[in-house]
Amino acid sequence: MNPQIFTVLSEQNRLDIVELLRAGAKPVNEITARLRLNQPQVSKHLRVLADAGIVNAHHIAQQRYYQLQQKPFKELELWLDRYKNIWNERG
Amino acid sequence: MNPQIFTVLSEQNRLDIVELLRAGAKPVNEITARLRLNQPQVSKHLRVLADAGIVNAHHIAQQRYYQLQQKPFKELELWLDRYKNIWNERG
DNA sequence: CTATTATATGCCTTGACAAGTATATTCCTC
DNA sequence: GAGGAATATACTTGTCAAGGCATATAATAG
Repeated sequence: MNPQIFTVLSEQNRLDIVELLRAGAKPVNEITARLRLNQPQVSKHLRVLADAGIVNAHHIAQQRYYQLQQKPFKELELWLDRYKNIWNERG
Repeated sequence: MNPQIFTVLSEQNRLDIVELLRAGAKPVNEITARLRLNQPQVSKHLRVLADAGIVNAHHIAQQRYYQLQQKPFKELELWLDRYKNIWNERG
């Protein structure tokens, strides 16, 4: 797992964006409106999320639709799996 | 889920401590030695981890053994479960 | 190709937080 | 209960990242 995911999701607005994108791909202006953030900040957060591989984007007209990517979530799941049974084995 | 867990685990030394504690409860001086950190920093990180409910401690002689707690990991797992099937449903 | 919408980037300021160092506290042993 | 080992806290300092605002780039429509 890339530990970067914790850093990226530790920022509340980014976490909110991720939660919002669970419902499907959304353009920047919709994210901006829903979360009541300023547009540049949303773009910056999306940049961070994209750099971490958590989202990617595609164009529709002038809009950029951002969408969640599976990989980092799968990786986080694998990381978390390693913590599942350690309490059974030890006190 | 408490989003605080992302903040807490976003710090590399804290993540290292958590990984180390997978092997079982350990006293502060052992963590300090293994991770080559200064003792006050380890105590501070453990404080943050404890405040987030990720570890707790018990005494054995003068030592404090720190141990992982299940709850935050379970909660993270539940949070992550919500991301499992969204890619099947949507493109 | 120009205007317009949509999004991205640059720069600055500010706040949060981790490290370093010194010191305080806790707990045991004798 | 005094000394010492183990751990916690206080204080300072430096770094980094997020927000605000201005502006640049991208993309489309007409």
